Amino acid sequence: MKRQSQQVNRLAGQLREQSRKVTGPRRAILELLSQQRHPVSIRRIHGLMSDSSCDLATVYRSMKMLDRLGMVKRFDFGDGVARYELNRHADGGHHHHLICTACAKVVEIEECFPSELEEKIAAGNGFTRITHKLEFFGVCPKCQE
Amino acid sequence: MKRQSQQVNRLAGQLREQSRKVTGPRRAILELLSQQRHPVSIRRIHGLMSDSSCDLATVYRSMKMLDRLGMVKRFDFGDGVARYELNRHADGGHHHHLICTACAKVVEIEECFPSELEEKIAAGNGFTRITHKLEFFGVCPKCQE
DNA sequence: ATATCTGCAAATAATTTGCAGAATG
DNA sequence: CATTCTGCAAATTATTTGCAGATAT
Repeated sequence: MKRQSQQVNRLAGQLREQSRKVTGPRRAILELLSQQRHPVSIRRIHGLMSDSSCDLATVYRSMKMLDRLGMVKRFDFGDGVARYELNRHADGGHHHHLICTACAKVVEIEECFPSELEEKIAAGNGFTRITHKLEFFGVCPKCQE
Repeated sequence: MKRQSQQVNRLAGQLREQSRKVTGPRRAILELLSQQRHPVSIRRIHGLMSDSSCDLATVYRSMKMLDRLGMVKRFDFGDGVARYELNRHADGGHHHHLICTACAKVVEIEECFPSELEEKIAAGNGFTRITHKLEFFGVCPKCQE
């Protein structure tokens, strides 16, 4: 009855490779993240964790660790609450979101900031290892009446 | 000796028009913001305020109010601290930042997300009143040794 | 006058941390 | 068995709020 997704096992392997232990709480968090379609807040992750939920501090520690290892990506939707999403593709899976300012609905956006322009910005200012954070905000169809 | 910039007086006028009162703390905050070149955190605003500094809560309240009135713009640099900047041009003055992940140096960026692409995203998802938040991160020249 | 502020202190909320005992590799 | 977790409780940090007195218009 504990059919864990293949993805979670792969992620667990990644943890071991980094000499991190695969514990109950971490398995649960990864399992849960793999079922989410959009970034989730830590409070929500903790709330969604089944009965045997772990301590909130453990979730905070786990997410920070997963972020350091590049296994999750952190997003800021501008409301002072960090949200995380599994980093599906090892490489990037880089994408952005469109958030409804009325109902907080989230839509994943594939369009991205033009890389040539980004490179131009980096070069123009002598910066290296440049990345960006980009989120869109607007009013969704349902909230437009 | 209290040569207040013309800009502050203009802003004060905007406040009165909105039936907001022009008080000492608010004057000081506006004066201070008009001298900043980059977004400043509330703690910093409070710290920079001269001797007769006001209560931290007052700064929080003022910034929230100024934001609602569109007189300042709020930025999130991803570290859980809100930063504000005077909205110079009534219309937009819309711009972004490039932040050094090592020393936190900030550079103002004029390049922006292509509006045609943004419109396409809005239309494609049925969203209206679309805007975006975009910040760049990288390593500045000095931190590259 | 009167509506709008401000200081102060206490309340929330998000996130972090120390520590001793528990679980993993 | 050694290292890496976890729970728990307490500490931090950011931000908000109630209230009574102060101030701008």
